Amino acid sequence: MTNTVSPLQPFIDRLSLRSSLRSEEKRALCGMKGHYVEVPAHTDFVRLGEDVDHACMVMNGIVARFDQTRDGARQITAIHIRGDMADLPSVVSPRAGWALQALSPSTIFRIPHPELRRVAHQYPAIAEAFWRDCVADGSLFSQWVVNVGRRNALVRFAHLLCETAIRLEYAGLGNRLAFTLPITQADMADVLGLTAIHVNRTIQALKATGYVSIDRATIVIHQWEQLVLLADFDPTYLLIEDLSARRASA
Amino acid sequence: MTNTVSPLQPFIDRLSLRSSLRSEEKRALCGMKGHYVEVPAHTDFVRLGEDVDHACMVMNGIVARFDQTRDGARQITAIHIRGDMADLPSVVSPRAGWALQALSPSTIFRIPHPELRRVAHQYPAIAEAFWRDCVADGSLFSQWVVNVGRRNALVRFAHLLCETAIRLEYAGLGNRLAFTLPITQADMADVLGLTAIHVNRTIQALKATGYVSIDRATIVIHQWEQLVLLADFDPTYLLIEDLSARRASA
DNA sequence: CGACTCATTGAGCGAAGTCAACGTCCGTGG
DNA sequence: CCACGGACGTTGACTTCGCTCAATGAGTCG
Repeated sequence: MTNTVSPLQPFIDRLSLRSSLRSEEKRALCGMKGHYVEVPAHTDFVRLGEDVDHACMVMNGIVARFDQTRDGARQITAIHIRGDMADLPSVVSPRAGWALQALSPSTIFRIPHPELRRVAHQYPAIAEAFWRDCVADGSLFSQWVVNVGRRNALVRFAHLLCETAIRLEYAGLGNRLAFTLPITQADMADVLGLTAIHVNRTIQALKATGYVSIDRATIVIHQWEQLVLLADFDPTYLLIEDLSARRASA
Repeated sequence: MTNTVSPLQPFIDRLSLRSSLRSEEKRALCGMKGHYVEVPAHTDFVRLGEDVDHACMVMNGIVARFDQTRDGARQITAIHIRGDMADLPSVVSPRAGWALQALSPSTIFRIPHPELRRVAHQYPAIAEAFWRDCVADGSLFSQWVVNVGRRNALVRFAHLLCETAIRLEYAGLGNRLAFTLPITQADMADVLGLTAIHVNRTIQALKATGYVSIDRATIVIHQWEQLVLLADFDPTYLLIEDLSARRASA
């Protein structure tokens, strides 16, 4: 084993946004064994109702957690990016109440539950960090209920952009003002609870404000403050220490 | 102190739906100190952005977790009933990203975080049960995103009824076929992401199916199977062991 | 009896959906 | 090298679900 960066490093960085871990604990996390899986775009790799015995860390690519109605309509309930342990909740609830699909070609690092349980049992601070990350998941869901329930298409899309910008920045994938989001408009529709056609029109409307340029997967935000205002975006719900601190001192 | 039932009993029963606790652990939970607070209907008792140092168990009444948009629209993201620790997540994330309001006159049992942390640290099984309950919270949110994003008013309302019926039954508050839900149509609108007027019309439409009778707060379900079908309701997401087991053996 | 909250109804409107077609890009294979 | 096909994006015409505004019941409490 070389002393280069562990595959788990992005995950540890993610946890560290919300929890303080000592280096001993980080080493324990790094010590977890797992293996890589390559997933092509638009391929499910966890199916609804399955009993899973491992958790999936997103190494690269964009992954969606989704659910479906009986008539086939799909709703994406979470977007996962580098460093996210997409189904960390499965450690305490192994029956998948969700499905996972790669929205862009993705690399997954799969970690058996026993490995995760082992480090959690050995280090209470790790167990708490896992717990806290699941709480953060819930916080994002909850905010998404507000978006879908009470904000119109334009504001909802703007909110998605703000959230994604911040999360990508914290994941070390570009700047909040310029990033790539390689997903189709149909996928965005399933995130936003809209149709693909309306997403298309909403994107045009947002571009018309001049706050943002969107060309294929490339997104450039020209007026961040304005976009935040339009989106009614308050990053507190992301439960990132930095952001809370900034807000508290404001 | 008498040897009668502890105020915490409903909470322990709730945890026991999803986690196995030994009697020693249950005793430890019972030993947590807290105090009662009476909250009148339509009164906030936790405000958005507040730093809380205690968690609120619902003893009686109906409690809503909600969030608001800048223009004042309210979205209820969770309904809490007897036995729910409405803000258990606050134990690991004390800055409230939500507000809590009693929808009907309610009795809250407030437990200081240090008490909860003490038992969680002392008994890893309790920490895991707390974690699992937060995961269940997330699972309900996630399902609610699907409802609001992809189901129309009638189906969405039917889904709410099914979920509520099951949860009230498991909380020991009546039968899934006959229960009371003392909340106004305006509150339901904020749950469903609709207007109160449309809720009213949706209730009439649902009554017209004959599956359900609704009179003020009194709800009687005449055709459960039909309602479940209409609602596209699969209780797996509630993460109640019983229900999962039943489904698995089906 | 008012005053208040909550439920109900009607008429008109608008945001988002549906259906259908066409454009554009890109990989593949004849 | 170009023809074809498939995936994705764009546009227009029309429909519909749910919202807005406004008014009217119905129940309750001081």
